[in-house]
Amino acid sequence: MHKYRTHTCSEITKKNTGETIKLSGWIHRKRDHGNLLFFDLRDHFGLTQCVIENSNKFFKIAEKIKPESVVCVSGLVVNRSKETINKNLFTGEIEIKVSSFEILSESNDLPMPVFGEQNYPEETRLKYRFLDLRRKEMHDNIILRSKVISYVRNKMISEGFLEFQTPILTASSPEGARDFLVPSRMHHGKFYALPQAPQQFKQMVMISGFDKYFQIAPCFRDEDGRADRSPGEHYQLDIEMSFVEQQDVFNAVEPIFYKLFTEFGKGKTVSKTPFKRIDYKTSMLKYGTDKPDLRNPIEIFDVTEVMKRDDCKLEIFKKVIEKGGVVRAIPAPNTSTKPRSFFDGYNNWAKEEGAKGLGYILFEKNKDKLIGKGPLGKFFSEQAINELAKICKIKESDAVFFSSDQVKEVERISGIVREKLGKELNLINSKKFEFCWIVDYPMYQYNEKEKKIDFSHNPFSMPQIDLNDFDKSDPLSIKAYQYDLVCNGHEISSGAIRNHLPDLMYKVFSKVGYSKDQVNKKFEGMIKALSYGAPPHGGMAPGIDRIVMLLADTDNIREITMFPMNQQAEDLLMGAPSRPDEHQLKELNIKVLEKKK
RNA sequence: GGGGGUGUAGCUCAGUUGGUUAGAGCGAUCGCCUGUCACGCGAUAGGUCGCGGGUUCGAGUCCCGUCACUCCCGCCA
Repeated sequence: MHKYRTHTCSEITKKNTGETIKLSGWIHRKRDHGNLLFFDLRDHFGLTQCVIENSNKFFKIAEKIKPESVVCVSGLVVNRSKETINKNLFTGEIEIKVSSFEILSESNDLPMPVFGEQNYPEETRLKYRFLDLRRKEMHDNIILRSKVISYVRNKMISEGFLEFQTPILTASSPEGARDFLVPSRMHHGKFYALPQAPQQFKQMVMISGFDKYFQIAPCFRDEDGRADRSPGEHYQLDIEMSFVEQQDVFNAVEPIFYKLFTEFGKGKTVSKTPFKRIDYKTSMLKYGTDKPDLRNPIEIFDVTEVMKRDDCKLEIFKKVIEKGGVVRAIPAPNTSTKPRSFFDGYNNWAKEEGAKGLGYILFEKNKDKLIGKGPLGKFFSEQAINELAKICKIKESDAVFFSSDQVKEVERISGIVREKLGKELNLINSKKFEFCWIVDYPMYQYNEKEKKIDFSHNPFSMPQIDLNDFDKSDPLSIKAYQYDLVCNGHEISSGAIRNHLPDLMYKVFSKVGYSKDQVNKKFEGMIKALSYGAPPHGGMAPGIDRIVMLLADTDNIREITMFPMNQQAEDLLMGAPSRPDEHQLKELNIKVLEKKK
């Protein structure tokens, strides 16, 4: 007989009745009747109930042993009597009559129980992650993560993609997030950087002639954590393809996502392919964000023209429009009978969010006539009200909120109002995965703070413009072959067709203030690589963690990460980051300055 | 770097307008219990009320500071 087990804790059923078997696992739960003791033995696979009587020489030991100790038991498989069958357990029709009981590893008193579904403090969970991971929900999440990764890997390989590793110790690159630096021992004063993404490497792979590449790639960025963003590191399904246009990338990726979410989405419906494509500008107008939750049926409408009309007497809005602002309407379906406090609540909330305020009109039908009520209703003529209703596809019993300010601010506010309305009015169908592509991102954006033009996304993206027309164009009007994949309001991936033309690259960078020499210096390898025959190429990099979060239906990334750091980017289990020894520092020629108070 | 929330027994939480000895459930320990599966019953132990200062006759409760965790803003090409 095997030293530890003949079976796992989730495979013995009636068909094994009468066999003598051996199991190893953790003591999950004990039910001590004094002269008769039940305990559930747990391993990765499941639970099996074991029973031991006081006549047994191991009874006293079994009675004493603490939960989560690891034991090896052997015994006879016996059928349970009809009344004592546990239908919730796969092994619930049988139990093991213990004949031998060996302690393999004893547990101390637990800082947090494994059994039960109570919530525990984050700090304790992280400090005792190995206990937390034994709990069913966490265990299942991590298994899901593993399955998602291997599913994706198999799909990619079967689609002809090759998996390559790229360096972890690499060079710091300008633009982007803060880098993690690693001091070089051999080169005094020099540092490696951990890759924020294998961006340049994956392009090199294409230039090296490999055609289709993917990698489950660790990415390191020194940013602060959020509920859906681990501080420090995350994983991307990094993809790159040669001789492709945007549509080819979509065609390659869509079926994989459709199948992945159908397979692991717990029965939720998934958008049929091809996924909806929304250009950036439209998305900002209709949804107030570039990651719209399309489960939310509310759409935002521009009503600036209506507000300009002479039969609309709202002077506040007119003034904003004169200063170059806009007015957008956010319909709130079936709310016209809500109490005034509902609308005032939104107004106050919007002010807390930094808005100047939210006006609103309630619509009502009075003898076939649509009339506008609420504080702003009286400022509109009948015609103006009807025009509003037409633009916003309003029906009686609806209301609309108005946001008025400069475009960017209006987009932001209307976007969060739309989101809040969707949630609070229960308009969001949680049984769906709604995918869409956001396309045609602007290449540049204006940085108000530094009063200069910046890249809005990836500087290596291909602009949607000819080299010869570049200088004639307003940079802020130039779009890029740059796209995001969005699901249920989460940005799951961004990607782009890359700029493989050095001359165009110099132009692109010149607009944000890089000279040709600077580009040559900062991107030496890249420019060199593009100068010896580079295939047109593009790809994307879906975030593995966010995908698993969506599939596991959790709203915190730590729930699907095996060993996450806390918000202060500390690993409480391993004690990272830690102070190096003096001799380590000396070897690296590094001196730590004490923090000034 | 900034803003919000939380911090009372190992864990989850209660604790009134400031008022005597800070409670409950789970867990732990001990005892009883042969059919439980969140087993049951009884008892016991367990507290710097995050920490420091202040107001007050009196502070878990009010004020100031500080620390930890968390959520958000900044940051995330």
